[in-house]
Amino acid sequence: MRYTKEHKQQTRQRIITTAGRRLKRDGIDGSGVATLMKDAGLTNGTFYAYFSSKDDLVATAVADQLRTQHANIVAQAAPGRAGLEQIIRWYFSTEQRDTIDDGCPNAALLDEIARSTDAARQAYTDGALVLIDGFAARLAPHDPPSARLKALSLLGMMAGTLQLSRALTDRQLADQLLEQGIRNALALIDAEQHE
Amino acid sequence: MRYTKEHKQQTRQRIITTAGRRLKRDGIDGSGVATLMKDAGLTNGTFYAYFSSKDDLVATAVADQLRTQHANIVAQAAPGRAGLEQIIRWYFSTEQRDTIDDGCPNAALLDEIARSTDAARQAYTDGALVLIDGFAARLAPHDPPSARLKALSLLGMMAGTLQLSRALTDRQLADQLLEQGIRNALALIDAEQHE
DNA sequence: TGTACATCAGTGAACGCGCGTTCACTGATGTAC
DNA sequence: TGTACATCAGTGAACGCGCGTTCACTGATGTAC
Repeated sequence: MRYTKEHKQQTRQRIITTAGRRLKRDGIDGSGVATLMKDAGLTNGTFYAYFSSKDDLVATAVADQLRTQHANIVAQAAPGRAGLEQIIRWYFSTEQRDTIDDGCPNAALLDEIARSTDAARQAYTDGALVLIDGFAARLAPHDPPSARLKALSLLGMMAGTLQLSRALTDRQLADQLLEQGIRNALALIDAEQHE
Repeated sequence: MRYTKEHKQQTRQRIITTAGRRLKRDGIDGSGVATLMKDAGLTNGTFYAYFSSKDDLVATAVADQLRTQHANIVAQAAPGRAGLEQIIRWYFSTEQRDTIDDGCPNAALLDEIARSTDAARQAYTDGALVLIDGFAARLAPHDPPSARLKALSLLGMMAGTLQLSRALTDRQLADQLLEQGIRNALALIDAEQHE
């Protein structure tokens, strides 16, 4: 059962998954190839049998993180407004804020992605669009495309608020900000569209 | 006029200012000490005559960036709602988005600050609180403290939306997001408080 | 006023270390006969 | 079925380079007499 296609595929997926966690925890520039491979139980030498460069892994891991978030959080949520509220309450929970490596890749990596190569930004864009389609389908079940922009702005607002809550040293204020985030997000999804 | 207190103070300030720009452009982990000093027209060797460590400069530069943003943008804005609208329209302009080294330090550095040392996070927290006091004074002129949380959430929302607009590879969508950001921010400041 | 000396901002080379990447090699597994 | 060979996932040392930090030194400026 060694060196079959499935085995190599599994190893590749393991690298991508553990890299996603490490990148969120230590940042892109803060995570070295040797560490990323060690996290997957391998040595640095075999890295290039799986990816053509660190950039390649970063782009792949970002795409994987967003796909996973869509599958585990967004697609699992109830349809309609109820599902959005579920997502928002999970997002602004102290648990999500305090477990960065299990948490939202947008909040963990967004400013570094903005500085990244085109490949990483493209992978991010594609993944984010899938996420917000899930939002839009719940914002406007009968006409999802009409709610895409609002969904996109909701994602930006959620990520920035979470980052800010993580950056503040005043824990109490950081917690209150999460509660305010819930209020603002709910107000946004309940607001009339008038573009 | 050389080696006076004023001269050394000026040089220190020059390092802090150019470092602020470089950190926003290349990130904290992406900016080396030699580069930061070269930006100020000096060599790496004299760095430790000004700062005790790179962390020390980072914390100092973050504080300086926020102080400058407060002085140049927030304090300059008109009082009341009109000033807030000015700030919001500047913030979501394509110019601000596209000139990262002259732009908002929150958007450029927030997720890296969340991963930083306590000193940097504390410097950031102090600076952010000054900024949001400027917001709160315009949100609720007769009772600014009552609007602090709303002001803080506005900052998070603005920073996250700007980061997202910078990360997307679809320029048209990124531009539309800025417009949506203006609408959302104005809706937030005009909303009734009910906490 | 002129000269000798003290001060200190700034230089540039070096420290050990980890970076991304390359490559000769190992050894367990699968295949051929 | 047993043996010889091919495959290839994975190792680990090495490449040149830039990192944060240290330090002996330079040389222009300011001070003392």
